[in-house]
Amino acid sequence: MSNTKENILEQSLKLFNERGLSNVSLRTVADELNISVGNLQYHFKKREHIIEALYFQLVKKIDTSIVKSSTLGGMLQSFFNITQSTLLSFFEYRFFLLDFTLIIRQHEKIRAHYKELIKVREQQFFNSLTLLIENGFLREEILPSEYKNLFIRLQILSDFWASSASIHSEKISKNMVLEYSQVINQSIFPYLTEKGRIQYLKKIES
Amino acid sequence: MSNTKENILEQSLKLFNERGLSNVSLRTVADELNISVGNLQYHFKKREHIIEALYFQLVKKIDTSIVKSSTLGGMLQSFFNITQSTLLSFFEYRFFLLDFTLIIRQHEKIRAHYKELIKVREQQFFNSLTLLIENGFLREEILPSEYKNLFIRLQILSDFWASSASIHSEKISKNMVLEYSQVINQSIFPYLTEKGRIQYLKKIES
DNA sequence: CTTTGTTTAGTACAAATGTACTAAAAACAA
DNA sequence: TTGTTTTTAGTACATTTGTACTAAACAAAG
Repeated sequence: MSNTKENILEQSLKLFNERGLSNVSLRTVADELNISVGNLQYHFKKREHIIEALYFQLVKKIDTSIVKSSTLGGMLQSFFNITQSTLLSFFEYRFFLLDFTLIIRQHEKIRAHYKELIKVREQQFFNSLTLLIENGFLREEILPSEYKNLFIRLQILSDFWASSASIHSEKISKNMVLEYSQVINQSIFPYLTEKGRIQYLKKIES
Repeated sequence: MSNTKENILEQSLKLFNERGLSNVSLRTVADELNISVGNLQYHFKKREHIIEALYFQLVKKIDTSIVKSSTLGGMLQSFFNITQSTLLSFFEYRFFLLDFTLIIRQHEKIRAHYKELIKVREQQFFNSLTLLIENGFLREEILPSEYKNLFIRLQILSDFWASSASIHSEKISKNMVLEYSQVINQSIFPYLTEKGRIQYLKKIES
């Protein structure tokens, strides 16, 4: 990949994060890089292409960070690690979160990919859950669809915590990411067995 | 309020909900109503004013519906009624939910009002919670900030369930609103005592 | 050196949008 | 009726934005 192309992506990401997607035009990016719009357009014929390229960067990043964090610590720990590292990745590309619905609406490619992604995540989630139940960390379902609903909630929380945070404060700091992953992860706590709770208190809340 | 003014608000709401805020210009609204843009501008000098007017309609609607639904049924029931009726009100003004962050970012007035609103809600939430605990429906906190975090999650879920839903399916139906209020309300379930659970199973999940 | 392909700058254009402004029409009051 | 205010239509404008197009500069290969 040429240097200019990399620079464009890097600068776009920075500006998108800082000012929001709709406040950054191609001219803004070009100006900031001291290159012409024509040049920028040579590398990305359409504005969409920049956004899509960034999306797939993000996906890649999340994938590798999940693999890493799921091997560290115990069964319960790795479950929480995944949430946290996902949130951290999203944080680096936070403009996606802040204009999530807009992007999904306008970018066919991203929408299609994201839908598939959720399916995979759901599968992974239920695999982990089954494992946790089998090992006595998590209680069985009491209500029908109880864990399915939990997954839906976790999904919403992962996708929109940043939007919510941005309402309360102008900028999102890295520290807030950690706070929110705590908040989200705590969704699991009341479903834990005694054994699970002990584990939780020992490792997570510290 | 003049008839034209009402019509503008009504038609704007309809179009915003159907096509999304950014796909509806003043001309769109005027055309659809068979009036001139000049006329529309006589009633609303700025585009913002339409959106703000709709926002305060919504707030009013939520307020009255909360009062109504909180008197029906028992203590636990009324708690869930509030969630459901809030979601239903939001559903009628769903364009807000779909472009929530954008609107909050751009509309100083709305942002300020919304921040205050959240504070009031939090107060109400904790009042209800205390009541539920005192009456033995809800267990005490085990973790520090456990219920504060629960509130944060509920807040995010209420504000962004529609955004999430819109990713999965093009249109949001009224039936989906009821499904999602179920999903959201179920957040409370694992915190209930035995007494609370019995009550929950008797009345809510049916 | 010449040729060929890549990269860059510059210009121009079409479309959309919010909004300001003017004047006509309608409604209303005296 | 006459005068005044409210309501409506029409036009025009400034701005922004994505993008198409052309040609120059540059790099690399033969």
